[in-house]
Amino acid sequence: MSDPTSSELPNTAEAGQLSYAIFQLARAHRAHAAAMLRAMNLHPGQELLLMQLFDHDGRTQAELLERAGLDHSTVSKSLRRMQEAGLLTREPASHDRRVMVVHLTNAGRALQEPIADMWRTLEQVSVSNLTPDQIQAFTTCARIIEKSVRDHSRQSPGE
Amino acid sequence: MSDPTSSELPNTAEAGQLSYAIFQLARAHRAHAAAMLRAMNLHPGQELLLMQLFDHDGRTQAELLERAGLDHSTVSKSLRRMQEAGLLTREPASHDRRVMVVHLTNAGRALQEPIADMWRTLEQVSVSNLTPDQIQAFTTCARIIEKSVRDHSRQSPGE
DNA sequence: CGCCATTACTTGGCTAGCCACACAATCGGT
DNA sequence: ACCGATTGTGTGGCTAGCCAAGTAATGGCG
Repeated sequence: MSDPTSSELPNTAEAGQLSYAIFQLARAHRAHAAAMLRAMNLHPGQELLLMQLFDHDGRTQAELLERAGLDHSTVSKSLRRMQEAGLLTREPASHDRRVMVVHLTNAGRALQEPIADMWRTLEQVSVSNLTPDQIQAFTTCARIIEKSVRDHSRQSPGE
Repeated sequence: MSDPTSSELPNTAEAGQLSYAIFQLARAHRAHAAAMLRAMNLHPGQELLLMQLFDHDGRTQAELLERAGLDHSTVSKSLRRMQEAGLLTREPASHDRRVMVVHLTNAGRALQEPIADMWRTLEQVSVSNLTPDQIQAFTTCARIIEKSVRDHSRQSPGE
């Protein structure tokens, strides 16, 4: 059966051991999260917006997209679908009618615990074969790498 | 300007520090890769299939999708677009006419070095603020986590 | 006061990626 | 030799996500 989708490093990525590992890890991680989200009738990415609303209900669309780090159009469409699914409501703000204020419905709020459970499960599975020291070191490094990449992206976005 | 899309951990992900860090890191990482791929007229994901062909030209579609870890439909459509872009050719195998054998064109082969450069750049940026020990430890942990997640996904796909 | 730049959001168009279904070729058992 | 199961691929339909262009409301400047 030759275990499926195991990470065999292509020669072309020989010089990108760490980067390729991130790539493969993210794939597996996201697939696992997607499976759990499906069980609660959510699509990957929607949980990020909901989590921002759990933290502070009644945010504007602009606040949501900045905090989630997504494009306006992505957020606009995603919110519309979640509204149609009955998870939230969108209303123009009274003081500025361009702004759309987003509120959770009861159905939306009901997903807070399931989503928190998903993260707990994901975390538990992820760290299951690591020592506490490794967990700490890995998380720290992940944030350092993220910052490095982000900073570099800002300097030379084209390449 | 309150640095954009910096990883502020939502309360709902409080119990998923490491998982959320992977999530954010993958986003930044992928965005940076996507920008570089755009510069060579590629879409994210296409480089994975091309790299498999760089390693061994003339693979079948089934080999490509297993090695890249993608759905058959994704590969089918992606290959069609790359064929239309003149990067590769697809022909039915003589011994089994279900099988599609994929070959690189000169235009496709010409992308090998640019893609290798992309990985080198990505790696260089990623590790720029890490010590060699950290790089090694991080890569090792990433693979361990990937394996843990994959193994667990196989046992309980629904949750 | 009026016009223009800015801001907030929407829409259209594209690809990635998944699932589900459909189809054709091959293989296997009887 | 035939019929069913398997395998390899294609298609349709959905959402995520991006970019680019368009619309509407606000704010600022002359």
